[in-house]
This record gives sequence, C-alpha cells and structure tokens, in this order.
Amino acid sequence: MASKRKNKNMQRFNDEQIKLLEIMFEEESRPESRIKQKLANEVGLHPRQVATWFQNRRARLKIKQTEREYSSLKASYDTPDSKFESLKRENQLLLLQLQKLKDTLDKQHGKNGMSSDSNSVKGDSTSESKEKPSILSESVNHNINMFIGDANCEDAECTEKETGMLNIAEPIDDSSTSSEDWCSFLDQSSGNSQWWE
Amino acid sequence: MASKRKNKNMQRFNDEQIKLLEIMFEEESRPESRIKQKLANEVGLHPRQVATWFQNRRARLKIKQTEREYSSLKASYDTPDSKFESLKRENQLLLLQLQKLKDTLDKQHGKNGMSSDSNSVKGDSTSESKEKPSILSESVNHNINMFIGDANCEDAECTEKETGMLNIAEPIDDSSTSSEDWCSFLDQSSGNSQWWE
DNA sequence: TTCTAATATAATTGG
DNA sequence: CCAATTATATTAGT
Repeated sequence: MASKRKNKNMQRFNDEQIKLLEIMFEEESRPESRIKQKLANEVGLHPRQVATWFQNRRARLKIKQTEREYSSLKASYDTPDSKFESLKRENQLLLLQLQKLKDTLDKQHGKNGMSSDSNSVKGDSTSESKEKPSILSESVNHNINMFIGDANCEDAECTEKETGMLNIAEPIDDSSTSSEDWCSFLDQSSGNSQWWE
Repeated sequence: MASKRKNKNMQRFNDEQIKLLEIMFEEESRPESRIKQKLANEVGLHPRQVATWFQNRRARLKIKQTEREYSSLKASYDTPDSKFESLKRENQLLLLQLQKLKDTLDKQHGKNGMSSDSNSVKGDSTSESKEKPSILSESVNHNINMFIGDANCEDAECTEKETGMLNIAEPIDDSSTSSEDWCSFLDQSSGNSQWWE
C-alpha cells in the first residue's frame, strides 16, 4: 500500500540526545532553523530529525495540556451531575404536590390518621373493600417507587454512594396561589429544567 | 520519559518481508512458535521481531473491528437513552396521578370547578397543616426511594452513582384516564437528545 | 512464558 | 508549521 522502500533504519535517540533536546525545548519550544541545525550537530542527528523531534515534542505537550484542561472542566461541571439532579428535583416537586393533595383530601374526609388506615403500603390488598375505593389513596400509594438504572461499568470504579434525598423541606413558597394554577405551578417546575426535552 | 537504556536501532521491514508476513497472517493470525521461527528465517528477521509484528498486527485488526462494532452499536442504540426515558415516564406517571387527584377534588367540590381555588394544593409549608403528624407523608416518602444509576464509562471514570433501592413502578391502570392532555407540557417526549454527552 | 492492551517514539502524509 | 496517522518497540498486567 504505502510502504516505501526508502525507509531505512529508525533510531531511538539516546539519553544524552534526549536530555539536550529537552533542555533546549524548555528554553524554546520552537527554535529557529539555525539553532536546530546547531543542535543537530551537537547531538549527532540530522537536522530533519531534530525538526521532527521538536514537532513531536510540541504535539505531546499540547495533548497533555488539552487533557488537563478537559479534566478540570469536567471536574467542575460534571461533579454534581446537574442533569440528574434536576430531574430528581423535578420528581421531588411532583411528589410534594401529591403529598399535599393527599393531605387535603384526608382532611376533607375527616379521617383519623391512626385507625382505618387504608393508605398504607400497597400490601393490604387482602380485603380492599372500602366504601370508597378512593382512587386517590390507592393512586397515591400506588407507586412512586422507581428503578432507573444502567450499569455499563465493566470493571471500572463505579463507586456507589447513598443519596439521602428527599429534603422536602424545600421552600416552595406560595407566592401565587391563585385558582387553577396547578398547571402553572407544574409548568414552572418543569420549566426550570428544560434540558430534559 | 520512559526511554530505557538499551534502545538501539529500530528497523522498518521491507516490502518483501511485509508481504510474506501479511500472507501468513491471513492464513493464521496466531501461528505457533516454530512457524514464526521458520518465517523469521525466511524473511531475515529475528524471531522476536516476527512475534512482535504478529502481536501488533492482531492489535490493529482488533482495533478496527472494535471500532466498527462500536460505531454500528452506537448508531443503533445510542439515541433513546433509557435512563432518561424512564425518568421521564416516571414524571408522567406522577403527573397522571396528580391529574386524577385533581379531578377527584373537582368533583367533590362540585360546581365551583371553574374558579375553584379552595384547594390550591401548593404553598403551605410555612404554617398550617400541623395538626396532622402526617403519617401519610411518611408513607409517601417511603415510596419515593429511587435508584438511579449513571454510567458514562467512556473514560473509565464513573463519577458517581446513587442508590436508593426498590422496584419498578407498576404500570398505572389508566384505561380510564383518557384526558392526558392537561397541562400538555409533558407530551413532547422527544426521544432524541444527546444533550448530555 | 506468551499474550493483550496501552503507551512511547520516530517518521510520514496532507493541508 | 500543524494535525493526524503509521510503524516499531516497550512495558504492565494476567
């Protein structure tokens, strides 16, 4: 394909040569031709080799710098994983709304929280006969559980971490409690995370 | 950097050598030692050089195959991103539940549905609703555990993973809820989005 | 020891 | 000159 016959022998430069080249590179990563020629004489290489070495050396430097930049950028932007955080916050808000609505309904029905607890976990399907199947409670308790996962990490270091989420203490502050602003509220909450669509 | 001492001369193999090596490689990419030795004699290289060549040749082959596989896999699978789809679906479920609750409330309060602001479920959190230690809240909270796993292992650096636990939400029996378009802010579920990469 | 995967380095190619 | 790629070698880990 592309193999020329003019390829001679390649030669790894020895430590002395490398050392001198590195020293020169530290002073000036892009020296003039004359300097390179002089250097070539000193280390016993062809000028072309010295030029090539400087090019490769600059390329290596650039790669390292780029990697470093990328790392720090990623470290600063990626850490909280803001995208997932936002989605989780979104879900928390929705759950908060559900909870409040449920409280309101319970009050309306004048229930005592202690007895006749039809809103426990969904395990009590033994005898569901309630005078009011109340789509509400069942619906609420129905399931807010979720499992969302994916693990691609083969042998990497995916460290696990517990999230003590559910800080529902979030001040949702009712500045605008007008009538059917259900939608507006939800609209807001989903609006502050446009990224998800 | 890592240049050890005894780096001597390297030698590019000539066309004849390469040609023979390639022919042999096509027949058997991993020949036995004797064959490699015989080959080395035929082309005038050290056995070690021939072995190295085969190793790197295999590496190159594998890289190309892997790249091809990755490309097609990525092309076909990359888009939906099930994690976020799941989260979005979860949000939709929550909203559906809210809708049901809201409908129920409207019916209970009957006529003033249009201007009903009696239960604007939102803002409280500051005062009010103290008399009820909210057993319900706990119940709800217990159901909120999520398990979210993140996996960007491209660079073998899974930043973090959060675990809650629990199971998949049962599908809501929404055969009756056909008015899905309330606050239609969820509907554009757009599965495209590569925004997060 | 052999193999794989990852990396280093000298050289080439094309722009 | 630079970016990208190639070809050989070397090293770490199994």
